[in-house]
Amino acid sequence: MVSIATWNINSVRLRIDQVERFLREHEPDVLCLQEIKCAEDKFPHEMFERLGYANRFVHGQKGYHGVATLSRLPATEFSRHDWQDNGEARHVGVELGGAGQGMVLENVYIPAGGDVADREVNPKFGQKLDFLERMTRWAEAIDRPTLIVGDFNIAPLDCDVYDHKALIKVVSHTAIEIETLGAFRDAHGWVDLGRKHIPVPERNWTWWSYRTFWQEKDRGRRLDHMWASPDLGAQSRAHRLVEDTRRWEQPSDHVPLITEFDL
DNA sequence: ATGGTGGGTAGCCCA
Repeated sequence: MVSIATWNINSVRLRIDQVERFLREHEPDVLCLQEIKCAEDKFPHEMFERLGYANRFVHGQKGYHGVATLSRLPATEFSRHDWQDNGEARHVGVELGGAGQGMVLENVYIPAGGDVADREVNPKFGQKLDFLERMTRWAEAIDRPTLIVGDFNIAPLDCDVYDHKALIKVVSHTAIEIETLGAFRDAHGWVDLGRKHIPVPERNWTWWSYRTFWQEKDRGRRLDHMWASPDLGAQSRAHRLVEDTRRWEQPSDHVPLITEFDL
């Protein structure tokens, strides 16, 4: 059994003790973090080393964005894509189980896309769609079992948000984003593990705003995802959200997802 | 209801 977790941590240095608590309580074999918000030479390696996560792949930058994949299984770096072509650190891919064997694990932080769902008014929205389209071209060529995880910043299904009608014009749940993400899904036949294990229409939020009004009313969205190649998707045995962390002191606004595979 | 909160950073940007 192999367990893999993903978590948008919103500053790995600020919440390093929460990451340690999560690793001790859930013991995933691999953890993919997004929004580490630190340069690579500032990454807090010590805790991960101490807990046995000897293989660490950090794609970071000062201040913003950044991803890291921490593994206690053998792993080698496989790729770093810049799907916006602007130098932002939003992806790292690794091979688990030795070069040319096992699966490829892709850790991605898709851009949030700004506030206005119109690329003419808001360039960041266009960049988000362009990022997805470049990912789609990439996915068309995948020829190995692959798991892509991370903060997609899109809630694709009506039941992935607290109120579909109220959010259809809100970035993360607009028709154009959902359609563009759908093209990415179809390019490889990805299995949405969140919905394989927590079927529609069950509540499956992974993110709640820091703005307390939303939080108090449980106004969540499913922005974080774990999607597997078809064969690999058939090998998942369990999947869960760790909603507890959202109630820890000074939490990330996202919660971790964990999938266990029969491998 | 058209704000709000929370990061990193440096005189705002990003989420």
